[in-house]
Amino acid sequence: NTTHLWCLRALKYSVPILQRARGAGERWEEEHYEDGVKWRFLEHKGPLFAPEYEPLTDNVRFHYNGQPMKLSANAEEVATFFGKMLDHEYTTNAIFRANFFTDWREVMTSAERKLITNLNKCDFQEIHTYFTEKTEAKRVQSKEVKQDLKMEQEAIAQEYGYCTMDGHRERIANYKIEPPGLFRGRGSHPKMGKLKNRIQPEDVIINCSRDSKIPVPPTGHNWKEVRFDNKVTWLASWTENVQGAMKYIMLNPSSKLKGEKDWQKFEIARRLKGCVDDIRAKYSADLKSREMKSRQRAVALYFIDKLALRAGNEKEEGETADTVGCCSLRVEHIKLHNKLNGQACVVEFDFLGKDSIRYYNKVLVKKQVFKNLKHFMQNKDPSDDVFDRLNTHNLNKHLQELMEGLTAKVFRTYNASITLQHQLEQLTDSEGSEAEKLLSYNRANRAVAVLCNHQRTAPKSFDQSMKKIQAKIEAKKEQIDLTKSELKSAKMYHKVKKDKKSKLVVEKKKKMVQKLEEQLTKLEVQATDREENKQIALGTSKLNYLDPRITVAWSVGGWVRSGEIKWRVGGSESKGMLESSSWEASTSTDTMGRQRERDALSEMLSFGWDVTPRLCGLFWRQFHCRPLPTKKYTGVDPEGVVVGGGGGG
DNA sequence: ACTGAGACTTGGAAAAATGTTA
DNA sequence: TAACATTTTTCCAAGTCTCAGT
Repeated sequence: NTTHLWCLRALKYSVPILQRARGAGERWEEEHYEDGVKWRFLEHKGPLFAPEYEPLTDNVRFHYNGQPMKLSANAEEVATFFGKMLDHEYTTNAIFRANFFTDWREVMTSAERKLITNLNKCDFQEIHTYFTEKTEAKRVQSKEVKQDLKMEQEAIAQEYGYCTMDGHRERIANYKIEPPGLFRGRGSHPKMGKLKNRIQPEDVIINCSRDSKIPVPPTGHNWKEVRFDNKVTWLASWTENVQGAMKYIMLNPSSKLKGEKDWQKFEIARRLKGCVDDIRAKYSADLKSREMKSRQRAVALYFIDKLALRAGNEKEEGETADTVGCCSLRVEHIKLHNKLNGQACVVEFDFLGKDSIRYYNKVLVKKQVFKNLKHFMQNKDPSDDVFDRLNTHNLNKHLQELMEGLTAKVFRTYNASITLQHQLEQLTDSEGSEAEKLLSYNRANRAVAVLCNHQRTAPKSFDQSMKKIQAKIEAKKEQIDLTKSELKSAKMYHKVKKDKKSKLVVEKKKKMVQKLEEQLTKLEVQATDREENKQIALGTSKLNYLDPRITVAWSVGGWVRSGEIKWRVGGSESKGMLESSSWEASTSTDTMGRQRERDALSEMLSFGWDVTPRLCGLFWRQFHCRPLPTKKYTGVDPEGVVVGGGGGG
């Protein structure tokens, strides 16, 4: 495929959508609920529970101390959780093993518990092999069987995967209750390997409206509770046993509810654009405040704004992996360099952030920030908080006073989106080829991902795939050389012959060289893109931080229509195009801006961009209308919400 | 003012789907 | 068409932030 411009995926059947989007009567305005009310009517079927455990047949044996042994159903089920994971690194981790073993022994019969006292003497190999083979058998099933299975899944999704909210049929994001298994915490999580219990209907709270068809619990069971709370958005909830956290069943991003919330988020970020200069001036002044609390807050804000750090709530010690954000930074996470590589006032950060992703950065900071930090860190132990007078609560309270709706994370959203816009302006060459433009977009996206520290582990076949594309490039070069020499001899031949036929050959070869050279640049650009993206994850920023309207504005600004990616040329070929439709310039009340955005989206759709759930969300936010179904996607509901294909794990 | 439960967004890994190649 | 590569989607953990209760 050609592009992963996230909200611009190509699809062939979208013209009706365009027409509908343009049809004035197709939009509907809806009343806005007051004061925390999220809906008026909510009806659903309740969650789908995990399939019951199927005991192993006698030929699949667990061994203890070399001896085969039949386990009780409960113990066996938990053993399979571990056995399935045998080739995962988790199963070699001491904490994982210890937690697993403790919890496993708890579900054993007393006889089993008495016998099985050492995990090292447990042999799960047959269990592992059994499940590997099962997966393989599934993989090689005939097309027909696979198709049938898919249809079955689809039927279930139709029944459980949708709800009715205020007259709209909405897709549910996670209608399946999480199956039992072993908890996989990230980083060095003290609870990794613990048993995640099977959730029963008796654990589940149902939320719906009083006048709806109340979901019926599975036969022989009851719900924990049925409530009618329209101040929350969830349909069902339960408490998970490992961390004691709540889990929720909620709507898909394509829903009105989620889409509008998402839109609001970007509106708040755009409001910040309007006052960020004042806020920066304020915290810059506060760097010299007499009050310690204000000074710490100012430095923290400086980092949150400049480095897009997360707020950093306090965490319960020993319950989770040891990670920090801005407010929870400790002395050991920061090194101060009076001078580093000829630069004065450099702060070196090294800490584990969300998901235990390492944040490492050397940053040139304002003198006053540096001075303050030195002061904050004086006479403290490495494990002491840098900002001992500060927490996310009072930080956000302060921000709330500066701008309504402002919290620490808004800075991340704002800085991410404005960075995308500025990078697009800087990097895009309107004369460039389609592939080059795509590279520009990805580079702009990459700049955001770097800012937000969105990293991934390089795909395991990365080097190989890199080599492959290099080989392709070499092959293409050779082909070009060959064609060029062919062209040369064709020219010579034509010089002698001077007839029409030989001239035609020359022209043909010329064209071929040109075509090959285009292909070569495309490959080279692709290789660059891939290399630069080795350890960068673009998904999160695309999905959560980049206002889609920026991409729309950029794409409509004048790009090339060719091949499968179709960009618009013309209208405005001048460089000013981005300014006129820029993110910061347009506001929700700006009808011209709104109209332009609408046109842009229509434009996208008329070119055949794919309608993904998120794009449906965009539609809701922007136009209060729904795209029509497309053929590519299965499971289309009566309102025409596109629900997306299968997939996932 | 403080606290923790609750609700909702954000995050990378892994699985499934899809595309490409031998 | 099988095997491999890449893209898309699911999964569920881990954050942020609010709000109710004290």
